[in-house]
Formats: sequence, C-alpha cells, structure tokens
Amino acid sequence: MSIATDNFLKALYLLRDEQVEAVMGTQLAARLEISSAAVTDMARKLAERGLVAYTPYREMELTPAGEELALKIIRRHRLWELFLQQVLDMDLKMVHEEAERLEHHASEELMNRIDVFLGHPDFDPHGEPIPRQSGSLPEADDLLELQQAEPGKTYLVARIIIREPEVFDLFARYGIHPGQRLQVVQCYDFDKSMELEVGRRKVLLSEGLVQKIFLNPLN
Amino acid sequence: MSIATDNFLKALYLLRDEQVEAVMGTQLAARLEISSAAVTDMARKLAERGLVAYTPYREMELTPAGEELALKIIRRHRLWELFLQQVLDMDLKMVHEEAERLEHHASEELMNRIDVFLGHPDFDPHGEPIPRQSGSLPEADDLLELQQAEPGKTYLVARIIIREPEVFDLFARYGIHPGQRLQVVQCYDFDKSMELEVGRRKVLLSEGLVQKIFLNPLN
DNA sequence: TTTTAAGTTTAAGCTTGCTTAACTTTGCAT
DNA sequence: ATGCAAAGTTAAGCAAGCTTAAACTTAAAA
Ligand SMILES: [Mn+2]
Ligand SMILES: [Mn+2]
Ligand SMILES: [Mn+2]
Ligand SMILES: [Mn+2]
Repeated sequence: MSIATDNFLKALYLLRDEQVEAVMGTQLAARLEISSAAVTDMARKLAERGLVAYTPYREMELTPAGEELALKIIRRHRLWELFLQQVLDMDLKMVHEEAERLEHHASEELMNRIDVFLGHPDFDPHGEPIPRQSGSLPEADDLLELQQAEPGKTYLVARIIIREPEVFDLFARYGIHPGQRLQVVQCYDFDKSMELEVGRRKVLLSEGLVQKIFLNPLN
Repeated sequence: MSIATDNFLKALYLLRDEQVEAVMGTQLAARLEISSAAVTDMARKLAERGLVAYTPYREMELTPAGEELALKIIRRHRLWELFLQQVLDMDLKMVHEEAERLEHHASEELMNRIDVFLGHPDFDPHGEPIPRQSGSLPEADDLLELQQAEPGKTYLVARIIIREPEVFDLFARYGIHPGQRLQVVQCYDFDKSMELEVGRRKVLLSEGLVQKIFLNPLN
C-alpha cells in the first residue's frame, strides 16, 4: 500500500459515509485534489487488486477488502490525532494535518503502542469514532444535532465535523470543541442561524456552521 | 526536500563523520541500498541545488547549505528516537527503524513540541548528540573507548554505535545500553576480545562488538 | 428524438527515483 | 610506463502518480 492508495481508499470510505448517494469520481477528485483522470486510473488499479468495485462510467464502491483497509487507515489517522492532542497539546487543525501524513508512516507496532498508551480510546478529538483493531466501530451515543437543541437547556459538544481548515480556527477562537458545554440562546428560523452561549461568551452561528455541531444532553 | 534527498544528505553527513577518508560513491550506495548509478544521479541533482560539492569521478562533500539540512534531518531522527523510547518505551532497534521513516513526515512545529516535551535533550537513546535548532551540536564528554577501560573499575555505558540490526538484539539480550553500568573482567590481548560484567552477568565480546561501546568513568 | 452539459475515459507526456548493462576514468601494481 | 581492477558514469528503461487535452458516455432537457 502506498500513500496514494491509502488516501484513495480512505476518501472513498469517508465520502460514502457522509452522504446518501453513491460516490462519483468528481467528488473523489475534489477531495483528493487530483484530476479525474487520475481517479479513473487509480480506480482501475484498485479494482484489479480487488479493493474497489468499479465499472467504467458507473459510480464506484469499496469491496469488503477495501473497506477493511480503509478502516485501518482511519484508525491510524484518529489514533495519531488523539495522541498528538493528548500528549503534545496540539490544536484540532494541526492535529489533523499532521495525522494526514503520519497515518502512512508508523508501523503496526507503533500504532498499537499508541493505542495502549491512550487506553484503547473510542473517539478522536473531533468526536469521531476510532475503528478498533478488529475493524469494528465503537457505537456513538445517539447524538443530537445542534438544530434540534432547545433554548435554555445546557448541552455538551460531542462531535464536530469540519472539512474546511478556516473553520477549525473559527471554532477554536470561539472555544467550540468536543467536551465544551453550551446553551442555545435563540434560533433565527428565517435563515436557520443560531445564537449560542459558549462558556461566558455569546456566539452567532450561520446554518452551515450549526450543521457541523452535534451534542449530548447534559444530564 | 524529498525522502530520497533527506536520506542522501544524512548518509553523506554520517559517513563523513564516521571515518577519516573522503566519502566514496560506493559507500553511499551501500548505505542507502541503491545502485551507484542512482548515487551519481542524485549527486548531480543535489550539486545543482548547491547542497553537495561534486566533480565527476571525484569524492563528494556536503556544502555548508547541505550540511545544515543534513543536521536538521539528524535532529528529527534523534528526537523521534528519544521520544518513542521515553514515551512509548520502544526498544533501540524499533526506535531507529521507526525514526528512519518519521523523520521525513513531521512538521517543524511537531518536532519543536517533541523537543520541548523532552526538555531540549542533548542525546538520543544511543548516546548520539541531537543537533540543536540552531544547528550546533551538544559537546559530548570525552568518552572512553571500551578497549581503554581498566579491569576492576566500574564504568557507565555512554554511547553505542550500531549499524547492524542483529547487533541491537544482541546488546539488548545482554542488557548493554546507554546508562548501564559495567566492569571489565579481563582483556584477551591475542584477539582483542573482552570479558565484561554487566549487571550480575558475565559477557564475552569480540573486538568488533567492543569497538561499538563508549564509556564514562563512574565518578 | 435530438441536443446538450456533466461526468468519465483515453492518450500522450512529465517527474522522481530507481534499475541494469555497457562504458570510461582513475590510480595502483607490476 | 603499462595494464588492470575498482570506482564511477552514461544510456536506456521502468513504475508510480500525476498532468492536460481530446474523445467519449450518460442522462436529462428541449
Ligand atoms: Mn482528521
Ligand atoms: Mn493521508
Ligand atoms: Mn538511529
Ligand atoms: Mn529516513
């Protein structure tokens, strides 16, 4: 497995996971920042190796073998993220960028030691589940979308799903991260933006930002 | 900088450091496990970039710019080694192999955090000096070669220089590692092998093994 | 049913880092 | 001084992972 195939399998898994529809080559190309010609190329190669189910001009899917590999890479990524955050106190954005590279270069043995060091953790610093060595995924509690939250009640940020690097900074600046407690001050139904109280501070979030946040009720 | 150039510059620096004579292409080829044609190729490319002083059919040398880069990579390597040993309790052999890859893939920022976490350490787990961010090298105490050690006196292992993977295991099995105290039991002048007491155990070392060990007198 | 736009594939080509095989140069031993 | 072995270089070629441009397929609109 090379870096390029690691990243391809991972992107295919994550895209599939994020949406209802089948994954199209253009999406993969956009996510991986390569041309769609390169995507076709890689798809053919991985199909030959039995990792991707692929028919020309049709959407593509991971085979069970491909999914198994994808989960291994995601496990590495998320273990690195948590390790770097816990041990070296790196912020969410750095941690992701660093893990994007380190995921390809640590031995199995090293990853297992990191796993043990962290006490076989279930979630990474974004609140995303860390696949286990067996390939199974820890069950997340049923999380509440921030949209569904009731004004006045207090919640705990459980998970933040961000793709855009700028947004990491934004949330960091406003203190929004997994584990943080917050309250809804008001919902603006006309454009679905919300006003929150995070710590002592009031924050206004657009719909796009609101959709990135998932909560657990605080007992 | 790519992995191949990183490794080339590092190997050139270390070979130069290990021996009196100038570095020959064959040595570099052997160390990097590539053909000498590939060495010539890389030498030309790095000469163009001002990192290596190179004239065809003559030995090659790092330029000051090349040396600066080499030291940066060595710094990364040794910081990773110490980090993996201290934090994840990996053994000397694993630590080296892991560092051989990780040295190319961590950001400056991550390396600095590791440096701070370790308290700006001066030596790696082999006893080799860790180049500072400035590029300077911590001065090692004047170490004693094991050959020069006097029977009866007690010493501290300060530094172990190993290239051969099997030897890591051998030394590990006999408990020989930096920080370990030992005594010379007897020197066999006829073939320069030595008998040591390491911990409670007696060990016989051939000349080749003896030459890998450097000591500090114990007060 | 034809047209069109979006998406995909093919073809040709580039770069890096390597290979082997044939050669040239160097310097040492005779 | 000559000849030879060791070291180094050149040439041709390969694989991976990309690129752009042109050709093609699909599905949906007109
Ligand atoms: Mn991530
Ligand atoms: Mn990656
Ligand atoms: Mn090392
Ligand atoms: Mn390396």
